[in-house]
Amino acid sequence: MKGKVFIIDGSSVLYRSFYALPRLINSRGLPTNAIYGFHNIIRKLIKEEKPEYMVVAFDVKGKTQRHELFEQYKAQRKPMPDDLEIQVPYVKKLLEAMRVPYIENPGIEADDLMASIAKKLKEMGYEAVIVTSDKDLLQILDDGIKIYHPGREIYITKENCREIYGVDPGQIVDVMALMGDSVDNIPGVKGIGEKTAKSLINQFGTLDELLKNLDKVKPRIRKAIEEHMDELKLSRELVQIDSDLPVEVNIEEYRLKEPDLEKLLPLLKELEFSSLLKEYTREEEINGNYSIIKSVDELKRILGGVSDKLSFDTETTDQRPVWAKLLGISFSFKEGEGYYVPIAHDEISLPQRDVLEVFSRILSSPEIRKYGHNLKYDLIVLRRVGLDVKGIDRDSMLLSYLLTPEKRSHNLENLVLEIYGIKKRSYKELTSKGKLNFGGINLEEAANYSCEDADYALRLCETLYSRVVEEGMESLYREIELPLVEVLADMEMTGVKVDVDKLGKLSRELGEKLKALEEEIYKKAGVEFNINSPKQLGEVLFEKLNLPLVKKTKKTKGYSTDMEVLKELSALHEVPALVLEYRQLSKIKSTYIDSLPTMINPETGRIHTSYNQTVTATGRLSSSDPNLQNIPIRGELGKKVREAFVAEDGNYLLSADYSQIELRVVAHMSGDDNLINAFKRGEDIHTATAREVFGDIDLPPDEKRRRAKIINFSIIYGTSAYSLSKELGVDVHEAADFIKRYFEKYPKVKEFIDRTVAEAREKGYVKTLFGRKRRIPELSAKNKNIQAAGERIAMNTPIQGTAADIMKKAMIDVWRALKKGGFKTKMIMQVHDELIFEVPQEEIEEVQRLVKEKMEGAYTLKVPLVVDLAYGKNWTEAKG
DNA sequence: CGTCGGTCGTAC
DNA sequence: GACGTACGACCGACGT
Repeated sequence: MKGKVFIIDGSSVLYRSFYALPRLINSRGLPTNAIYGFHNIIRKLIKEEKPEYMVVAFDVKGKTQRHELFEQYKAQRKPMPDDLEIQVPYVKKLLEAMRVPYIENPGIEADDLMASIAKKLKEMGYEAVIVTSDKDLLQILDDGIKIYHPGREIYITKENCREIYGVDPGQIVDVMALMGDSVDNIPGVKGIGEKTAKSLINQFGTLDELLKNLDKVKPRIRKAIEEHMDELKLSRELVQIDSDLPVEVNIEEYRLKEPDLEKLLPLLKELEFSSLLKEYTREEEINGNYSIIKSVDELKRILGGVSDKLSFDTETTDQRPVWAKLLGISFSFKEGEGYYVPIAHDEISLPQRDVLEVFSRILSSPEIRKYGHNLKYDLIVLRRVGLDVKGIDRDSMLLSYLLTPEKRSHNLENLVLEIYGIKKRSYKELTSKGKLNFGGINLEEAANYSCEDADYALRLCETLYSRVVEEGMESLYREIELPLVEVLADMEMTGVKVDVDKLGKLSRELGEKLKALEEEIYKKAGVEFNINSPKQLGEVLFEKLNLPLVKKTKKTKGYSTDMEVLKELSALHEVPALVLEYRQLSKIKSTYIDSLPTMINPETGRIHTSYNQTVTATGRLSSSDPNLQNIPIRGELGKKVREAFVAEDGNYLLSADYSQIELRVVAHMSGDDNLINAFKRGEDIHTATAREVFGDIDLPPDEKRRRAKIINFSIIYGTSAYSLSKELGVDVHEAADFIKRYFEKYPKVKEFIDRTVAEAREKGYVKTLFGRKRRIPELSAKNKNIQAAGERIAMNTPIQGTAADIMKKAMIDVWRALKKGGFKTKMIMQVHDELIFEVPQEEIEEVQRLVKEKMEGAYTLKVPLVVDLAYGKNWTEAKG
C-alpha cells in the first residue's frame, strides 16, 4: 500500500454536523454549528487516523444525469436550510485555511465522483477511505476501498459489511432498489421496507434471482413487486453508483499539509471559536534563552559576539518617541536568544552614558545590519539620547506592510501569532494591571517581554524579507521604504512650530461665536439640546420642527443630519442653516485649534506628528498625534488656522506642491496622447478637459472648468455616473454622457481603467509603477456592491499608490541632497502631494532650486512632473 | 470609568 | 444602490 487517502463526503458531513449540534451562533448572528462540526470531524480524522492524503467532495446544485433518468429525483428533498447554506462558504474558507483540498464538479454527483476517485486510487495502489454516513456508497466497498462512518467512528470494509449492515456490498444496490429512499425520492417498491428488502436479498442472493423466483415469496410481497416493477427497475438504476467516470487524480494535490495559520487564526477569531483558537496557538511556548545584563562589562563582552546582524528594541515610558524616556534596550543576534540591558529600572540600572557608549560601537556601525520592528521609533528614541543608529536593514513592520498593505495593523504580537502560531503577551496585557507604562513592571517580566520582541523581530525579518523578495518588491523595500525611515524620523524629531497665542485668540473668538450661535439655535428651535449630538439634533429637526425627512443614516437607520441634508433643509428653516455654521466652527475649534497647543512638546516647544508608514492600503503616508494632513485650508477660517503654523525666527516655511500628480500618473500609465499633450503643453488640465468635454456646450467658462475638475477627480476615484451626477447637480443620464464624452476624448484612459480592473480580477491584486501590490479580495465577493467597490479600489490604487511612490522617492532625494549640501533647512511636513520645509532665510533661494529639481526629477514619466513653490512666515503665506 | 461602533467632517 | 485614501471629535451604548 502506498498510503491512506481520505475522501470526505462534504454534504454528508455538513448535514450531519448541522443536525447533530445545537444551534451555535456568533456575536454577529452567524450560525456556526455546521462549521464547527465540520472542522472537528476533519481535525479528528487527521489527528487520529493520520491519513497522508485527503480531499473533500461537495455536491453542486443543479441537474445531474439522474434527473434525466427520473425527473422527480431528489424532488422531495427540501432546499438546504438557510442557516446551513450561509455556513457553506465558511466551511470552504476553513478548508482552504486548513489546507485540505476540496472539489466540486457541476453536473456530477459527489457520490459518483468519490467512487470514481476511490476506484482510481485503488488502481494506483493507494488505500481509499470514503468518509460518509450515507449507505449508498457501501456498494463500492472492495479490497483497497473502505468507508469510515464519522458518527460511529468505525471502518466498514468488504469483509465486515455484512456484520454491520446485514448484507454484502454487492447486494446494497438491490436492497436499496427494493426499499427506496425517501430522502432522494427514490421510489423503490411500495410496501417493502428495509427489513423485508434485506431478508429477500439474503434469501435469493440478488434481485435478479428474486425476480426469477417470485413464486417462492409471500403473495403480498409478490403482488407489491409485480405492481411496482417499473419503479423497481428505475430505482436500481438510480442507486447504482457510477465509479467509472473519467477522473484525473493527481495524488500530490491531496497531500495533507500543516494548516495555514495566517488564514486560519483570523477565521477562527471571526467565527469566535476561541477554544479552537487556543488549540492552534501554543500559549506561553516562548522558551527563549533570555537574560538580563547586569554590568557594562558583561554588555561589552556579549556585544563583542555580534558580527553581521543585530536585532534590537528599546523600552520606554511613552508610545510617542519624542516624549519617551528610555528604560532599557534588548537585543538578539541569534534566534531564541536575547539580552536585556536595564537603564532605568528600580531593581538594577546600568549607567545610561556607559551603556550607550558601548552600544554605539555596534549601533552606529553601518556594517552591522540592524533588524527590528518599527525601527523609526527606536531611531528617534536613541537619537534623542545622542546615539545615531546606522545600517538599518530589516524592519518587520515595513516588510509586513509591503506584503499585506490592506491590513491596518502590523503589530508584532499579531504577526507572531499569524506566522508562527505563537501567542505572545501583548504590551497591553503587560501594562494593564493598573500600571501606567513599562516603568511600573518588574524587571524580570520586562526583560522577558523585551527580549521576546527583539528575538521575534529577528525571526520575522528573515521570514518576511524572503517573502518580499519572492513578491518582487525587494527594490521597493530597499530603495524606497527603508531609506524613508530615516527621513521620517528626522521630520518627526524636528517637528513644527505653532503660534500658541494666535491659536488662543482664535479659540476665544470662536468660543464666543459658538455661544451666540448656540443661543440662537435654542431660541429658533424652541428647545435646548446638545447640538453636537446627531441623535438629539435629528429629533429636534424631524420630530419637533417637522422638517421633511431627506435620508436615513446608513447603519442605524436613524435621521441623517449631515451637511447635505442640512443644506437642503436650510431653504425651509433657519435652524439647519445655523447648525451648519455651528458645526463648522465647533469642528475646527475642537479638532484643530484647542487640541494643537496640548500637543506641544515642552522640550522642543514644537509639535511632533507621527508619520505612519504602514497604515494606508495604497502606499501613502498617514499622520497622527496630531494629524497634520487634514489641517483646514478652505475659507477664511482655514486660512487663519494655517497662519498658526509658523517658521522659527529668521526662517521661512517653504511649500512645494506637485501639480496634478495623480492625473499626470494617469496620463503616463494610460499613455493617452490627448492627456499627455495637454500636460506637455503646460495647460491647466481642468481647462483642457473642459474644452474637450464641454467644447460645444453653452456654459460659462468657469462652470465648464468647475465641472471638468469634478470629472477629473471622479476618474481618479473610479466614480459611478450616479455619484458624479450628485456631485455635479445634474441627472444621471447627463453625468453618464459626460463620462462617455470624457472617454471619447481620452480613449486610452478608458482602456487603461478597463485593463487594470480586468487584471485585478484575474490576478487578485493591482500594482503601482514601483511594484507595490495590493490584493483586492472585494472583487471575488458575492455582493455586487462590494464588487463594485473592489473595482473602484482597483482603478484608484495604482494611481494614488504610484503618486505616493513618487513622493516618497522625492522625499528621500531631497533629504539626501539637503544633507549632502550641508543645509540647515529641515523637511518638516508631508501632505501627500506637498512637502513643507523650514528654511533659514539665507538658504531660501538655493533650497528652492534644489527642492524643485529633486522633486521634479524624482521619476521620469511620459509627462513632466511640475512642482509649484511658495514661501512665507507661515503656512498660509507659503501656499502662494 | 474605559471601550467601541456610529456619525460627521477635515485633508489630498 | 453612495467616490479613492486617511484621522479624530463627539455621542451613546455597553461592560467593568
